[in-house]
Amino acid sequence: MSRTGSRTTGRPTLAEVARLSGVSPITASRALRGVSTVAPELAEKVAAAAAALGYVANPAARALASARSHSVVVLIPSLSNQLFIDTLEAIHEVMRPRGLEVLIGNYHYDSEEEENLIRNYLAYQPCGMLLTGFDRSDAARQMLAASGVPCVHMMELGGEAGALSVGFSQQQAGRAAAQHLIERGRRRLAFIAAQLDPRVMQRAEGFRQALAEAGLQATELEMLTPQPSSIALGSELFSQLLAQAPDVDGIFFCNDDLAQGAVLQALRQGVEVPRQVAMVGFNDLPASAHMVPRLTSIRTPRAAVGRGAAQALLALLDGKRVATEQQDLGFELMVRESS
Amino acid sequence: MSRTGSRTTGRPTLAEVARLSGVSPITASRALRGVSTVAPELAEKVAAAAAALGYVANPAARALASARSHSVVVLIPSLSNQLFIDTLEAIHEVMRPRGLEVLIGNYHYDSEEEENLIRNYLAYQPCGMLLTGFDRSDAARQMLAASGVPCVHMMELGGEAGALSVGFSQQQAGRAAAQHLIERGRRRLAFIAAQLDPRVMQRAEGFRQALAEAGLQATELEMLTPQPSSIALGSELFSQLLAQAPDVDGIFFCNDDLAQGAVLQALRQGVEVPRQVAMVGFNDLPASAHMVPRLTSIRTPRAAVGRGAAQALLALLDGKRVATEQQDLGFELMVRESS
DNA sequence: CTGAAAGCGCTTACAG
DNA sequence: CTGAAAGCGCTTACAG
Repeated sequence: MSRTGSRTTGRPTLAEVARLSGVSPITASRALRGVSTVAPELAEKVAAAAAALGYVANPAARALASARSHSVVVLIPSLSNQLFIDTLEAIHEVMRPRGLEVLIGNYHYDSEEEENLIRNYLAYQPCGMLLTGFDRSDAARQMLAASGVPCVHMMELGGEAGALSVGFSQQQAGRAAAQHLIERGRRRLAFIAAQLDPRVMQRAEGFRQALAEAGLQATELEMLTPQPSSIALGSELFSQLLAQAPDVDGIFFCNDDLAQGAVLQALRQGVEVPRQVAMVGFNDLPASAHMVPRLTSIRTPRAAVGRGAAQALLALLDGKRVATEQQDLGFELMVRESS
Repeated sequence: MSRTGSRTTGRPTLAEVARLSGVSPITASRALRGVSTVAPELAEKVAAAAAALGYVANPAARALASARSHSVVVLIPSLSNQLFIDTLEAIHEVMRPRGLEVLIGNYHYDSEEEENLIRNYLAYQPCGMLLTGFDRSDAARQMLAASGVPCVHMMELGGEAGALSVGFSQQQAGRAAAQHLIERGRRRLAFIAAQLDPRVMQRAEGFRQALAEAGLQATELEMLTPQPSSIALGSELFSQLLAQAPDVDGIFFCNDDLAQGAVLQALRQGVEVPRQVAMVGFNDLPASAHMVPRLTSIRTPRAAVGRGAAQALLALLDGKRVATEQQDLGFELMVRESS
């Protein structure tokens, strides 16, 4: 029963498939991969033999021989934000049917960890990489460039010339949130944010612009903390804000979990939402529409971003030129009861 | 710039490391892996050369030569339940520092999909597999057995003789929820469940047992649906239950998202929780402690399960005999305001 | 403790 | 459209 020391896997090999179908291994390989033109009758025989043997190609051998794996690496900053789970699922849905393996790297919003992940994953000779945003260390950037592995950036738009991105304008989204609150007649507007990753800061920028354009004090009521975003933190920050600025009448949260915590805390403290203070969240996570009151939020196209980025990468692998460098998928303000 | 057709990766190889450090490739390989006894001075030279070149071993070549990869496959039924995210994170935390890659397979609670994932992942020659529960197709079971890949089962206890598992008694947990409601003086008890995977049904069994032992009607107020669990569904099922059985005074939910939906719906309908109806959830997801009222829930050791399963697998790979076949990590009833 | 030889299971590049 | 040869970058098994 011990498998130590064995050199073979015991699994059927391409050579066996070839033997059983009466062709050479190369022809079997071509038939199985569907490349070149193999005579239809031979291709059928090979397929039948492979099926009969239960043959599944050895990815390691394949990667070694071709200097290219069938793996796609996806780098995300967090798994605890439902946002990225939805993106990941969409990526899988596109990649799996194409026989591509998805390697997930979570760098926990840590630039050094991202760099290490890139270094290690590059050794896997991935056929492509899906990255979150554009903000990474110079070393990471250089490794990626030197590797020649095709990359698509997710969530943000922009980046260096030639960089492919699928996402939406984070800044416009922050702007839209502020404009909505202003249209609702709110004047003492606060921004509550955690994590403070580059995308959060872009939203902050949009929020500030809208306030400035409306002639409002732009940064007085900002509560920014690098702590991870959570419901608990949202409750806490809301209480603090209210104690410091009892006249606040509108709040934009950089993520829905913060807004959910705040709306629940308001309920607990007897603060009427939206009468006394209106609230707008971000991402429109599943729970938000069920809060009391139901949360207004900006719905982000996270599944579409995953799908779009995966498809753009596939197009790249197929040698197609990607028409649009920056694919803007937009966002949608979901107005509900909290504003 | 075109990478098509290239056979080499352009990355430094073991041969280059060996040349630079003045030893043979085999010695370099051994030094880098830390196996056998390599003279300390040679090992140092090799390490220095590898660092200087930025050498990272080619996993494909390694897997091909040893008939064993450094990948561990984790199969989970869902990514949309925060439960499994926590487990996954804990697994990563144990495996990554050991240089093991974690391949995640989500089978969406679909037995056939799980079987396909197993078939494909076995081709990667994983050094181990982490599986969720024991319920899978005969074909899947046979493939796993034939492969000889060491497996550890997560979340449930039990399974065939010799099967390793790390989890807790789902049945006891269901029992504990019922007993708590009974102790609180509740007599018209309902069970609301979705998904209906094997673990949910084990909780149902424990719940029924406790009711029967207390001389209560055990299954009259059950609402079971195979739909995926969600907050929206919880709201809906709660409304339905209340319409059908206005005298219900206690509810156990098979997952916290259902309970969260119910508690929010109760708030909306003006149903007093727990005065009119007490509620107990399951898993103690992050939002539960912040609901209004704060939800009583059964906290499950999901991170500890991931950690324990990963460590058990590592012990197995190191050739250690795992002492306990079934590692029971227990659960904890978190009593809050809703019961 | 160290190494020369062989081989893992594929695909590339070159012929025909 | 098909194939014989070589090789990808490692590790195993066997010597010494």
